[in-house]
Amino acid sequence: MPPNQPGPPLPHEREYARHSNAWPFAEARALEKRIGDTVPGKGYVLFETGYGPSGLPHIGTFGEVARTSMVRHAYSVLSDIPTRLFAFSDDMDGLRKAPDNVPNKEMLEQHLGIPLTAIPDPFGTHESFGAHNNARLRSFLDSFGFEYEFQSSTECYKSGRFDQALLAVLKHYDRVINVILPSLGPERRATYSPFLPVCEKTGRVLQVPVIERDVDAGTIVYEDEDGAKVEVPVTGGHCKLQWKVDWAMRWAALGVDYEMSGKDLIDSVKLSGKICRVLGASPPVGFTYELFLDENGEKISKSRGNGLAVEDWLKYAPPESLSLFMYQKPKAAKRLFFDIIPRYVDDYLAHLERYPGQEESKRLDNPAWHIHRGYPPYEDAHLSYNVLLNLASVCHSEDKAVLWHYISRYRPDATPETAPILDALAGYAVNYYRDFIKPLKKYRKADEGDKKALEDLATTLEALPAGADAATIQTEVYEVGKRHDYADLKAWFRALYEILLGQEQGPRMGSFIALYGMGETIGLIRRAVAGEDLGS
RNA sequence: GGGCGCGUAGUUCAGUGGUAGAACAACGGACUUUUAAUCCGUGUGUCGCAGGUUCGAUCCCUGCCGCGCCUACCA
Repeated sequence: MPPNQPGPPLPHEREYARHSNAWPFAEARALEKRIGDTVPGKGYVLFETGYGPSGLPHIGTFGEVARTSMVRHAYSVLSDIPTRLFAFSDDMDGLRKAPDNVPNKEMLEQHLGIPLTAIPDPFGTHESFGAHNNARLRSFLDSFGFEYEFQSSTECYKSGRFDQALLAVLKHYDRVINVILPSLGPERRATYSPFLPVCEKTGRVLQVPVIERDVDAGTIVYEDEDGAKVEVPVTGGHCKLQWKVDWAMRWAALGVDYEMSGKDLIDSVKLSGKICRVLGASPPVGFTYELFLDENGEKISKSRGNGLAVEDWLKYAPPESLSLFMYQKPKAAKRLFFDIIPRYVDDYLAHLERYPGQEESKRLDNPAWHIHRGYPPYEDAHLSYNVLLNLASVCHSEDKAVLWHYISRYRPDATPETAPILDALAGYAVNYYRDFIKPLKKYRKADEGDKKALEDLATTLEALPAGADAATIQTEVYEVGKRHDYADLKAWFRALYEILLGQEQGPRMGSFIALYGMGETIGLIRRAVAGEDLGS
């Protein structure tokens, strides 16, 4: 989240942080135990998040960075040792299959197996496909104001930054593969190599057997796809490492101290941890978060498209509400679908509202503290999001200003200037109305009886003095209804809602007309009388 | 086979080692010459089951039952 205006300082933060039950503090304390009191040799404590750039950033990417940032901030309360966060992109991975949601799929399919950073950008805007997706990742993360440092796998390999660790893998080759082999089936076991040479002829990342290795020279000999024996250095980007070894080597080379990952990677974390130790380093403190489920409790899969996109959430709710979702119970498999959004918005508002009145020790357990990096804004939201959603659907308007007329009735003390959060929520509510309520509206055509009554209503309204109040209008609407042929007044009002607003229920007509505008209402009525389709 | 999570009010879910909470739904009432909204009020829930630790467990530990997910080829 973007930085807020600082609230009052919390003088005893560190003391309370030692005892807070909030999970980011529990994590930070585990990390503190690993680090101790002395600054690590590299000069900082390193957090890492991973990103596979064959796809675009998604809600899980957001979750991992948001949660890691929360732990990082919690740690910074406990310790004065500087921290850094690497957003690491596995952009040297060979392309496994062309994604469906990108152009030039045919072109991509000709580059299967080639590192993402060596494939032309199908969008034509960057120097490679990997670079394009890396840029998308960065602008995605930047849009939330995350503090991080981008790191490219390709760069690390090619620049020699990984060389020492790569040579260590070569040196401990047997011990490394002995960690991996027991986890493999017999067929794969026969051909497995932690080194995946990048073929000089085809550019592809090869999965081929390694025949010889020369620790002193730092090279391996492999059998190429055409049967030729080729010797290459393991350093300098000539070889990439197979996934689990890659992760371990990276931990060792960069000195990663903390990295979280999804439940699906539990076994990988274990194996990579062992390999990391073989390489002489200790694996980072880890945290396993649960995967998200869809509305029906089924797993979210990109191919089925049953997930919820970040953009969908942000269209209807502030980013802080999504942060709250990520904060709450990271170890529980939560259902992630559209209907939960309003509740998270209102929960977020409740936490925000509760914050200023809380004792300092309790404030560190308040999600708002973690979402806002220790400085939640002091602001009264005045109204819940659910009330605003109701208001938006009832007042029949895509105009935030009209919504504000209604809001002023409830909270005369609030204006868009003094209540920016409320103002933003009104905007989200309007989006919600436009996308979910409005399409469901079904306008009934006025029949002859309706038309007579409606025309009567229009003339009656015209006769009213300018600035007539809601009660006066309400009385007139009521009187018009009595003059016409409706079973009861309930039927008259329902007719108004169905014909004018496209819904079975609606606001009190007097208030509605006063706020919607006398002229506008008369116009609306005349259009209905003329038989126009108000739904268009 | 290995691993993880969940099981709290009709529903969706919070929650904490010390009388159990919210939202929605439901019900009752107020107000409004309609409805909705709004306002007030209403919950005796075996906190999955059984043990254990504790002065005290919904919360910690163990076992069990139910549901679900991940993983075993690739990253």
